Amino acid sequence: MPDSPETTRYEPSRAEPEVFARWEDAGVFRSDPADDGRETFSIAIPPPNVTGALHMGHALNGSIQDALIRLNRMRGKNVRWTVGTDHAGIATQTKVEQALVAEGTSREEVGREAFLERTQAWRQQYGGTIIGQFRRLGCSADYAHERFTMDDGYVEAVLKVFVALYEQGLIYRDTYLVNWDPGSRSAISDLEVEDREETDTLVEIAYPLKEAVGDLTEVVVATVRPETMLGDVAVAVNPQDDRFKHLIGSTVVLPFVGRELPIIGDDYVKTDFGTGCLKITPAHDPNDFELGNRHGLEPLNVIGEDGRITGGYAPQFEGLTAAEARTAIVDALREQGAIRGEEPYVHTVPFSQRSGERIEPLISLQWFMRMDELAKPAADVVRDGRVRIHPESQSRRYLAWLDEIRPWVLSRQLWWGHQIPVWYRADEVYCGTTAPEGDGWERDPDVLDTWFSSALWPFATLGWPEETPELEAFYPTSVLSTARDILFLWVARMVMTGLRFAGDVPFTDVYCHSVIQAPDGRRMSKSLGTGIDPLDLIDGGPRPAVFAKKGKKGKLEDPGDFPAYGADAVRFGLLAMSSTQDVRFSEEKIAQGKQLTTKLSNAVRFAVGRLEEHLEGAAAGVTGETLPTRLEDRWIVSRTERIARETAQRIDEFDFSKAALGLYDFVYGELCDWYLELVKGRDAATDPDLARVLGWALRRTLQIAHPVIPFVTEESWSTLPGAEGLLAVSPLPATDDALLSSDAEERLGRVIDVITTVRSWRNGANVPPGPVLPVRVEAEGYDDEALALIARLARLESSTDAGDAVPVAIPGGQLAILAGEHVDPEAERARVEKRRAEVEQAIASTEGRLSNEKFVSRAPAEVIAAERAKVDALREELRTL
RNA sequence: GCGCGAUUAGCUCAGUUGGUUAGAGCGCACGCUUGACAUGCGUGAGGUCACAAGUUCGAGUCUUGUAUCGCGCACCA
Repeated sequence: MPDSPETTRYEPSRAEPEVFARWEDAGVFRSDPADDGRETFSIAIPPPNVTGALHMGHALNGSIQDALIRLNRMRGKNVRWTVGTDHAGIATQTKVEQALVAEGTSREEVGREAFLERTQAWRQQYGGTIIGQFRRLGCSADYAHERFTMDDGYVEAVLKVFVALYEQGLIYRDTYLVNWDPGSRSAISDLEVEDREETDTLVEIAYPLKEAVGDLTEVVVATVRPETMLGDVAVAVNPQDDRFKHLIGSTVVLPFVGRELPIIGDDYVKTDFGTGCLKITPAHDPNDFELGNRHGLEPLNVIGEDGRITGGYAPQFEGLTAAEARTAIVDALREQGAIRGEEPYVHTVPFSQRSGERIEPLISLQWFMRMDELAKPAADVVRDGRVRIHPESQSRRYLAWLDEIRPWVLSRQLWWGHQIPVWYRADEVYCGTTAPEGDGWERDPDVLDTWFSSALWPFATLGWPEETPELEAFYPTSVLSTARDILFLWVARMVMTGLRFAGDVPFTDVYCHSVIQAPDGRRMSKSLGTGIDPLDLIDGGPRPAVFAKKGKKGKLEDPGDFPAYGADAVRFGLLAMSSTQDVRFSEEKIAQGKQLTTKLSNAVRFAVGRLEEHLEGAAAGVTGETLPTRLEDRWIVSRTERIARETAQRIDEFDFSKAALGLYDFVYGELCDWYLELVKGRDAATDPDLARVLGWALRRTLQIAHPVIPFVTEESWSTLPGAEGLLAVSPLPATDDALLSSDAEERLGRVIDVITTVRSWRNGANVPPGPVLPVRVEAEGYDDEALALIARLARLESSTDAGDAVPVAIPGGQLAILAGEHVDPEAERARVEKRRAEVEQAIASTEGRLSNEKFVSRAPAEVIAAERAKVDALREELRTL
């Protein structure tokens, strides 16, 4: 809706892009590594997936980091916020492959080189989306230094680290059982596997003994994966198991294949599970692999990289997928009469987070990284506090993971990524940052796990391995803010590489933010229909059904669209939602943010109206030496100073919810509801303190609110007399205890109490809020100044009239209000009765406590005194009723 | 299975080292065309603080147990 003379409301959709342009034109986001003695504050953004679009987690994390960055920029620190994107090997490759398939071709057909060119082009076209979205959110990052995990300098860093770790013996090539993802046709790391519960069938299969042992002609094994039996190399029993231990050393014959399998003894076999006899398939089961190694058994591959039966041991099953083979094998066994039992069995099964397909453990030749040597220093820096993890509970998870660290499978059978810098020629192996001299060398076709390059992010983005001024100035970074789920995948590995290659921890504080769930408690996800695009909140957009507002009487409302809340509101809402644990998305919090922005801009408009003819006064400000004298002025100065300190401290402590909600409470509950109302009776022309204090209080409020709601504060700042330059770079004044006044806070607190009491009385006694009523003040502790404030906002006027009055209890006495014909006797009597019952009950409970001998003898004196004071006050009030 | 965390108003959440009559926002009810704001203002109703036992003069807060939910980690075919 366009502005019109009637609607001067603040419109985020109009103001926010303008304000952002103002910041960029002024270059306030740009970092400068100049060593000018200033303290530095730096953050490296967790690089989002280059294929991705902004989701709620990015928006929350962007809001968090920007709040930290803006606060510290206004403190005068030399600030650097590095942004960029991650090449996201599998995700990106998949997208481009899909496009090729849609065109009727494939990556194999176009070849590696063309495929990579195609992928680069794709990234150029779509890779910028998410960074643009961060800008829309108001993130004040140093966009001029945007990085990508495959840009030239970054590649150099990755190669250098790989070669160094190879030379140090930490990176090696080995044949090992890995998590094979048939979907992406690549090995993946343990951390990319997720377990899901599946109902399979536990099948009991008879393997005939080659020679009967006594009466026994067969052993029965139990398995959920009969299709792997073609690769069986042994049957194991527990050597303590009296049923079977005498079979150790005997031989069984594998159905279909005819292979002779030894019966071996191993403690690993549970006697109370299944049949007590375990078939051993080292090539396709992690436990069997280890057991096979212990017994010197040779693994036999029967499932290939395509997830199909291979090996040629049983031609009738060759080429079937694992799932098909399972059915076929069980059917064939059933025909042979070899099935001894079948029962449903619920267990957890590994799936690829990448492709969603079931993991096939396969033996293959891969590059690995030994982690034990790197883990210890990474654990030490957390134990000794050089890296602090917030909330603290997460550091226990971090340490527990490092304690049980396993080698990391580095190689991925992909094309998009950092190709492994190793070349082979016959038996020769060469590892180096450039190709070896001579003919006949062939480079390893695999690429590195994307997280290998991500692990270098905090220093590679600052120019490492060059010794750049940026690296000197901004490393170690200050804070890393991220979701918990990549604490291991990423954070721990950054600590390891940072310590080893950049000579220091990569950051001093790690903040693990909440995961925002859908309102029904499920995870936010596009496929579930529980995700929302933050841009749809900012600029308006479709509201998915689970986000529908609850109608009256539980009726489902048409979800409709989100209104355009604006970036400030979304930032506020996300910060207000966040917590030390996961939270549900709450549109109300976003709406609260919208209200705050509207309220604040209205408050500024009010102030501008009062100040525009008193510019000099408005600009003068308030210091400890130039304190105002009036009660409400001293109060707002003290309250503003306090909230400014609290808010900054809460942001520093990563308590974003309290920071945001505290600002809301202050702006609504103190600045607007009280201060602005209290000063409305004053005239700036004759009252120089008014312009001075009003201008100061609003400027300070805009400053301290700016890290949370940067747009509306900047826009308002530009209209406010006495505010110079851009708010984003306006220096925060040092804290000054002289601005605080507990006395003014207490005295004005009483004024507020009395006004509220009178309003409440009016409402309960059916006295209209409008008319100004005469009152006899029969109470101690109120000076003329306080009484004048009370009179105006409670709509009372002092009187000496001795007529009939309604007594209203206030601290220190009562107000005798001459309500005349306004009072509704019935309502008044009901009010008094109700209140009398409450007060009597409170007196009874308090006196009960005070007459308890043990309470009086054991409770601290101040608690007893408070109870006595309470009972006195209640008795006083009862007297007026 | 082991570990961590949660359970407070209809909804989403605060609640400091145990100490008044447990708070906020939204929603709800009533009132208000008060000069920044009706996307506003004022007032109010609404809670056995999951359950049970214990410690204490006193427990939403501390201890133990139970239930429900969530999240990690480990998993036996």
